Amino acid sequence: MTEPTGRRERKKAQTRQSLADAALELFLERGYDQVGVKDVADFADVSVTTLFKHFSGKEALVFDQDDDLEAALVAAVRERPPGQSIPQALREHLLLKQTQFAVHAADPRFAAFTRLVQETPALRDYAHRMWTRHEAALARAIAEAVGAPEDDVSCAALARFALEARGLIQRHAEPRRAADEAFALLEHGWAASHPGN
Amino acid sequence: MTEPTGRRERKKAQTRQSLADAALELFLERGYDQVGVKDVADFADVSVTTLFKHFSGKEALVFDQDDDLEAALVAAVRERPPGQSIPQALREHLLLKQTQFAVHAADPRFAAFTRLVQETPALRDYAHRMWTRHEAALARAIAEAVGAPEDDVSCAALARFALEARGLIQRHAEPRRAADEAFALLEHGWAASHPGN
DNA sequence: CTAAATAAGTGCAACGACTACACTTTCATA
DNA sequence: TATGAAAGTGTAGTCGTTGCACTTATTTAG
Repeated sequence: MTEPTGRRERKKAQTRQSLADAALELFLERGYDQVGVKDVADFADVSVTTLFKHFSGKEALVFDQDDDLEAALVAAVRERPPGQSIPQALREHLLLKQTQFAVHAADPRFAAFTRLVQETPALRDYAHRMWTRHEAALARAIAEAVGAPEDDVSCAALARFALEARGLIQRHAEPRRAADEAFALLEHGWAASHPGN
Repeated sequence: MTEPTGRRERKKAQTRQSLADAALELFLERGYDQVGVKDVADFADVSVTTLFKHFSGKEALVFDQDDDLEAALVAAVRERPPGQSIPQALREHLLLKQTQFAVHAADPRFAAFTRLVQETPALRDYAHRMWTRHEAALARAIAEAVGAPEDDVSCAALARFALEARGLIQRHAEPRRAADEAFALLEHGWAASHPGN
């Protein structure tokens, strides 16, 4: 049996989905700040209390699936092809994500969604915090990959810079060029202190 | 006459100062989240409405003077000694700020203040936002210094990375070493694409 | 010097996000 | 089938924040 999920979990997942759907629809229609948490709950036919049992806050309604981003990031470093440096691997990983992004960009609904996020300060900041939350894990993965101590500063710096590079890539028209220029700064210095990685 | 300041402006500045003092004292004593905005207003003998006429929000009560940080940052790039690269200039600027910091660290009151900021998520995030707000100005200054177009990606990247480096420097025991390692990543790549700057 | 304009400060009522609480309903399971 | 866990509800409340109509003090102009 693929999923031994009882009716209970199914209904739970369903209300969660209803809430996420309601939030997205209303936010896209009226704008994030013009929609109250009560509106979302009503639209999903659920109480406000229930809404907060499922989502930690109003912003979280929009970012339904954020898991295994961290795992993918760590894997990009750990399982990079031989001969590829860590900065290169991270650049490729970001670009891959970016193009997966661009595929969906045809969907006007998806485009409207990213516009919503970028133009709403609360959502922009929240997304950034969620993303940079992976810094410690990435830094650890990098340190492990080069055999450096866990709290090595240059590994932490590379992790932070690489994560911050994402924002630069996202907002410029030609992602490939932006990524190349941003990571060019990192690759040389990294190669100098960690030859062969 | 040095300051033709009328009684009005004087009293205004005074209540503002009372509020900042009250906030700092109460936050240090009880912790940020355990003190309401009403408590601060009462302690300063002022109405809550007045408090919000002086400060844009609860977090702003703690960061009273944030001006000319940006000017100093831009000046560090623009007026760097000849022969010094831009990343070097930024590293030195951050280290200078850091040691000015360390001077005050003897004062236990000041140490408690920075502990408060670092341990309170709301304040930590606010400080970070205030700091990174200068990214665009710094990027522009860098671009101007090397004669690149205003929206040059590598200039924007250097600006962002340099600002982000601050957090790495602040939290590690030996700031000098941390700064050197973090900026080592940037200097080589920068020198490769912008020789002589 | 007085009167009108301006700006600081006040108190109250309200809004929106969020939480605590006591409660009912629904499902899983021993 | 009974028992307990977990999902959901409604109410009332806290806290940060804003709008509004108002008083009071200071500046400026006539």
